[in-house]
Amino acid sequence: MPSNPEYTDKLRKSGLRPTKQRIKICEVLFNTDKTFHFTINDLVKMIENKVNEKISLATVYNTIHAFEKKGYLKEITINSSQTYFDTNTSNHHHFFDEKEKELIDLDEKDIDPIKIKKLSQEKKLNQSKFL
Amino acid sequence: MPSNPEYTDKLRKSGLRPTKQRIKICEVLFNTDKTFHFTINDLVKMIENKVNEKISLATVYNTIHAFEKKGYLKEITINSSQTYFDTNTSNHHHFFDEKEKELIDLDEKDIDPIKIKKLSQEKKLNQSKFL
DNA sequence: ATCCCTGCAAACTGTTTGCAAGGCC
DNA sequence: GGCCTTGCAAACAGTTTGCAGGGAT
Repeated sequence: MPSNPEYTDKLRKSGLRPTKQRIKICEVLFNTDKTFHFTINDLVKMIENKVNEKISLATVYNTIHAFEKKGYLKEITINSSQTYFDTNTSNHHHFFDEKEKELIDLDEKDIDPIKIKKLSQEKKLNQSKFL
Repeated sequence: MPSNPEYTDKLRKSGLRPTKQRIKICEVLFNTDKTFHFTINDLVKMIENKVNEKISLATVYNTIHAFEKKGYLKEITINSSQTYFDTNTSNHHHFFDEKEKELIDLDEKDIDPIKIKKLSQEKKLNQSKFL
């Protein structure tokens, strides 16, 4: 039943059954050379706009979490009532404009390393993951 | 009816009626030389522990927001399902240990300014508030 | 046939709101 | 007395969960 061989393959290879909902979500998220940020709500709207058929909210959540676990998406850590995801899974930073609720990518090379002078050794180890 | 003249005064001066709930919250938050971080939930528990009388959740929220508006508290911006507040209203940074859900203060002087090389002029203006 | 996945509705968490009763000025 | 504040319960938003039916292997 599923179409789009590219995503069918990708899904199967990571142990996820290529259902038509998952393929549809892949098409919305990955059918572009540009990466982008989205909330679950954004995604639901994008799906409704693209195809005239809606996917249950629970399934969208399930799928996004599955994709995140497989490393196809990254959750973005910001202070917001909604959770943001990023199709760019490379190591980079975000600048969150709280007034505009706008998320801006900042390339790793465009920020000098953040130097924290006083932090226990234990915390430093964890911190290295973020820098 | 209200006691504790220090807080009664402080409240009245900022245009807030010194009710016994607000004074109790002041005592829990400000009766110490140390500043600290808390969630609304933490605060409710602290109140229940200190005096054996509980304040309605709605009132706690109201009061905390009133105090924040008056500058007695600062909301802490982190990615967490709960909102954190800080009795330290001075300019400083936080390090959030997501595993331990532990918030650590970082003195302004212990972090080198974060240098962002590529950010539109417009955003830069806003950014200066945070540095 | 088996096991995974979907979709719905209900549940849940943290927070906000409407409103009547009570307290402060 | 008038206005602000409290407290309860209901509402709310985003997210998660339980479970029956449907689809993939």
